Amino acid sequence: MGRPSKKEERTEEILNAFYRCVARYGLEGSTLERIAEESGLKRSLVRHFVGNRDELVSMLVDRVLEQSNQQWQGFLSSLPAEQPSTELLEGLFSDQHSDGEYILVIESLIFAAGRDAQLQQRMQVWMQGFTDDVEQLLKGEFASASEDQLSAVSFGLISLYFNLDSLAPLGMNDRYRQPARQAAKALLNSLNH
Amino acid sequence: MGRPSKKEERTEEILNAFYRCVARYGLEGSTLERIAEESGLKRSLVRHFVGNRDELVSMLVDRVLEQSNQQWQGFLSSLPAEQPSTELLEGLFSDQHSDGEYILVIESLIFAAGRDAQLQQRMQVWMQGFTDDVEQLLKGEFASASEDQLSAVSFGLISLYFNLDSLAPLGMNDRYRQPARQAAKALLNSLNH
DNA sequence: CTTTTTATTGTCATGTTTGACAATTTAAAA
DNA sequence: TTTTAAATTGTCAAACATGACAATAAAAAG
Repeated sequence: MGRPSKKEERTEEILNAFYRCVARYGLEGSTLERIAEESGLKRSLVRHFVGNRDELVSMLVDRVLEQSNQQWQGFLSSLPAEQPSTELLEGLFSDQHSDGEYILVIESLIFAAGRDAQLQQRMQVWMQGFTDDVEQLLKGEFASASEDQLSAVSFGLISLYFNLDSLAPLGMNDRYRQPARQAAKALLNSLNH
Repeated sequence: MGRPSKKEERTEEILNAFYRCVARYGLEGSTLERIAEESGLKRSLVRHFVGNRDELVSMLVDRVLEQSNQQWQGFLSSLPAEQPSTELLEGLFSDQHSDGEYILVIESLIFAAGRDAQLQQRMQVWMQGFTDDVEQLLKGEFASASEDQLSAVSFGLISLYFNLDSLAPLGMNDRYRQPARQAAKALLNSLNH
């Protein structure tokens, strides 16, 4: 009975549009008008399906963190037991599998965390989990390395990954991808000494 | 004759307030109202002294890039001829001399560069100059290193520096500063092999 | 004290963003 | 065809952001 609901697909479209807007305009710059235009819907429909701005932001954060964890865990479990670091580099620094908007969105959330204690808490957990996972991964492959070395290299890899994508708006990724990858290799190599 | 002009000092105060706002709210989030409040002036005064929003943004960009170049050149020329990289690390990763807002502002400008071709051009030049300088510095100290190694390590150092400050809103800088520094050392050390 | 120059305050019009809700249309079931 | 539930469109008011300008107050010089 009644007209079939499009709530799920519409919500999906809207959140995807929001995601793209955040990558381009940041969280503050992503007005409901822009999100509506980006999704090809009227603003009233955005409100109808996902509620007001606060709820929309909340849904985006949930979604980004959830998808992030899901893909990251999937990626982790796809890594070989022997020398997973080689594949890790491939995953982090190949422009094939990389979603250029992903880190821009994450960085926007981290930036916004400076004004939102609850978001800060969540992003802390997210970041800590990320670095811990990398550290654990490296620990298995480089058993002789110290804890300090492992955290240093983990943070280094993550910094290279984050920074490369953060600089994307400059349009010089072609120039920086190779240095980033090579620096990452050098860091990994330092664990053998 | 006539009342003495406060244009210079007021402009200074306003631009400093704008700077702080951008570090906290980003470029889009820095409304004239907020800047006025942050500087302790009325919005009409902001307009009186620095003009409309576009001019204000333009002045901020000029100022940030100019100050950046000035301080960076000053820092560079303060480095010793022998093993300058040691002091370079100290400058990049000690929380003493570091202005925590600086990289947040720079990153905000880089982000905004994605929607402004002219700004993109300027930030490209700025970034290129920065990496070139680091590369030149390392080239002098590690004469045997290849060009590829030098760009990789330069980009690595810069990534660690940028990322550490970008994560500041998470409030975990105490945790990440040491790993960042140590990763930087490992990168430098890789130039000896 | 008057003039001159500028700071300072206040206000008004315009456009944008958001929240809320009424009115209409559409698609499916009975 | 009627009923029903939901999509879709449209509109209104409140809040906020911006630009422009008038009116007033303050500080220095003559």
